Amino acid sequence: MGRSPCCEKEHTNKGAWSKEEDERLINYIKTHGEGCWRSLPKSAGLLRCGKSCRLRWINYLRPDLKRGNFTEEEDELIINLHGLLGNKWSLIAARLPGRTDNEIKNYWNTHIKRKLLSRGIDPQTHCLLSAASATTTPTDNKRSSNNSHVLHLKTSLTPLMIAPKIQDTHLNDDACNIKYATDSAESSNSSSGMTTEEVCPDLNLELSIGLPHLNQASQQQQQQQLISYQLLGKKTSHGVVCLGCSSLGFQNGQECNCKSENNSSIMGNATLFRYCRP
DNA sequence: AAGAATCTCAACCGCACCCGC
DNA sequence: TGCGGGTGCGGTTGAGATTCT
Repeated sequence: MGRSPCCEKEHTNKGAWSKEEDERLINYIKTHGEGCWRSLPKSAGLLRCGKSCRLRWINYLRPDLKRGNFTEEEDELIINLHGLLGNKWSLIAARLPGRTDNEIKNYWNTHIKRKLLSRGIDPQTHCLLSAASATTTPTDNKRSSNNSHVLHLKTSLTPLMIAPKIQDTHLNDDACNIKYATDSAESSNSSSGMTTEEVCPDLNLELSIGLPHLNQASQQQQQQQLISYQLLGKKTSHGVVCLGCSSLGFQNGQECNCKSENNSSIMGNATLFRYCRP
């Protein structure tokens, strides 16, 4: 038994939205606000699925959308954030005011992938293509119930290679500074003899994401997003600290028993960090 | 000028998560 | 605790636009 469909397929329009439909949707949301998408089409007199209305509003009709070409700064920010977050388009979009996840996803697939390839960088692993292609398989970005909150920092590098690690995360009122660093001590253990820098040379991944100039409400929203998805996990000389419960000293392959989803863990030599969703 | 090939991006689909009951 | 409804996310599709031959 499958779940019931989100709407009656027979009596809903599909495909491109007409001007009249757009106006109806805009007027309705202006009057009643966002929310309750399932009942919205009926209330607004639209022969559309609620999901379709939501998508149309979020991706196209919202008044705060920037639209237009991406700037070079936005390009670089997307690349850096993708290196940290993987295909988490909504998280990336949250750090680019006026841009939608769909827009960024499309832009990534049509422009940035090519841009990185032309630089000789694998768009999935953010490593040099020569090194990555010799040792990696395509990263599986399909969502799974087991690791849906795991950052795809794990890359597909063999266990002998060291993936970039977030050694420290720091958030304050002004900025979200995420430092990327490599662990040269561990990489020296690699029997391949390759240093981290050889596998993943300086990709300029040190990231400083400043909050853009926003009105107070937007700033507050942005700040909440940053806090909601604060990256956790801290490596010390004693191992990895679980930032869910502050337990210390985890070894390879171990996970904290607190099951708080706030812990970090190690897989192979790549550290996986989990989101904190307070 | 016209047909083919390629690109772009709005929209759809299915799945997973969250939350109330 | 399990179930089901509502919502959000990420992958994919396909129509229209653009470029190439």
